[in-house]
Amino acid sequence: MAKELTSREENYSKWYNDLVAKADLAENSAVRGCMVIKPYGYAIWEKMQSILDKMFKDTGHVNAYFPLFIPKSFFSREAKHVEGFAKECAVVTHYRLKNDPDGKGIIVDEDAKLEEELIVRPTSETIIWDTYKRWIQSYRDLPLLINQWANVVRWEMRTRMFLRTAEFLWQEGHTAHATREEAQAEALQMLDVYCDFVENHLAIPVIKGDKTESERFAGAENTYTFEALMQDGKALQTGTSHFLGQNFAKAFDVKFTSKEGKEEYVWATSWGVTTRMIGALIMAHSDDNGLVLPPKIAPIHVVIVPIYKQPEQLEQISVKALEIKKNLENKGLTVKFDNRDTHKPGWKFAEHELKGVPVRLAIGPRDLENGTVEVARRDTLEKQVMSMENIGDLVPALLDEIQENIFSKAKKFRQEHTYTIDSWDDFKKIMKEGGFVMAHWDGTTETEQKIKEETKATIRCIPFGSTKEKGKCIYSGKPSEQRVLFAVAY
RNA sequence: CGGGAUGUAGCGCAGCCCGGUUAGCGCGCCACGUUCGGGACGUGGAAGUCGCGAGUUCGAAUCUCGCCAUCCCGACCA
Repeated sequence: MAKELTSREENYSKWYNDLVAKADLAENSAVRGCMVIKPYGYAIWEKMQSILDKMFKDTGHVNAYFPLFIPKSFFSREAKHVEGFAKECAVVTHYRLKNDPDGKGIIVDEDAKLEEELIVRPTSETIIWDTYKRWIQSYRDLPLLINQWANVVRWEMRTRMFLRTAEFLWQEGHTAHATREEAQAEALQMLDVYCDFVENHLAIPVIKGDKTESERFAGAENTYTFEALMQDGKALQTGTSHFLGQNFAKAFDVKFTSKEGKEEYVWATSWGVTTRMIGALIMAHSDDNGLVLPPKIAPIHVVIVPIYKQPEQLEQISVKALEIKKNLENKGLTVKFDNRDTHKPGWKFAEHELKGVPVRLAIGPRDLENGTVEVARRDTLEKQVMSMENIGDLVPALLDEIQENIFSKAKKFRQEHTYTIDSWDDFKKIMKEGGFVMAHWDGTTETEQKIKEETKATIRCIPFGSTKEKGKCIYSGKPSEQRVLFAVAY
């Protein structure tokens, strides 16, 4: 059957690709490395956007929009920033096409060369800080708390749907503050906002921490990250928040006059999450039957499938189904009554399972007689017959339970695949199998690099709040103050 | 960007090595009928610039060269 998925065990990577295609989330486009996000996939992104957007606004941020194009000269202002992004920038050099005089087709008009080439934004720090320079003069203009929802382009060599594409959608927050402490607090606050969202809505447990120097954002003084473990044992960096210090303020000469009348550079943060979270969502929860979506992010909470032979039966069932639909909708749920007569019930069951709809209600003639509904939950695939009477209360409670169950399942998986390791042989062995490893590290980039070369594992983060514990570096044997989180990452 | 593989109907593939009539198969699609509580069945039908461009040849899906795309493995990354 065309709709069947490759199993995770057989080929995890193929399972992922199949799932993205068959759950109708996205497909490859005519442009290398760029994907078409299909309506169902985009609906998930819209859910993410609306929840996060509210969280941003609740913490005092406002939305704005900055240009897609960045003058090339802006880019070189912050040395580390250019260095980090230069290798993956798309560049606009001309602004006009013309008919090819030698024949058919169209060519770039060489007369229409841009005086200054434009970079398609890989991130917006430079154009934003060039703008902030004009917006900020006094401590009264601070803090400046702005977010933008946008697309960015990073010319990646190898791409994978949602996880790494040449163009992706994201939000990027860019804030300016009067003091180091305030900017630090902002970066940490937004990290917490993200983790709240990812754990409580996406039901993915994460580990928060600092990035090591080599994994730090280009131009940041410190990068905070949160890392999730996927079902194949690989880590996925789900989002980052950066304390930028005064690097961009200095590069773009953004100063303010303090209360004391002193001129000072502004302190900055930036933070972002991307459509990659959809990839995380897929790989954290889904199974060999398809997508498993936590109710809080599912575009459709409940699907009602009628089971009937004659059109008259459908009519009778529809009355009940629409009643239930309205009832549940009044409780804030999104309900789809799948009354298409072009597909059989079994087909619909499989289809909605593939798409991860958390709860399915089936209503047939038998149910009409008994006043019941068959309720099936996507996370466990369990079915039970419930009374039609209190379905309006049972379904919301069931959705809560599903949300809870998906999270605890992911948490249990992570627990079972997190290891505290002290021997290099064990370390290598675990890295082949996959999982999180807590191990000692001597704190040097050289060791980090060597470990990566030998095992492909990287330091995902230096976890917050982990107890200081003296030990010996897993690789070099040199003294270490605390354990850090290692994993092979996406 | 390096190494490997693949590209034939919407999808999955056979045919290619050894060139030769109307290029097949499964699924899907359309019509009609029987079905409908876990991806139905029958009958009939539509659908292909054989990835693109050159070349060799009387003749190219098949041979040669170039390009493009996708997948897997490496280096890079949200």
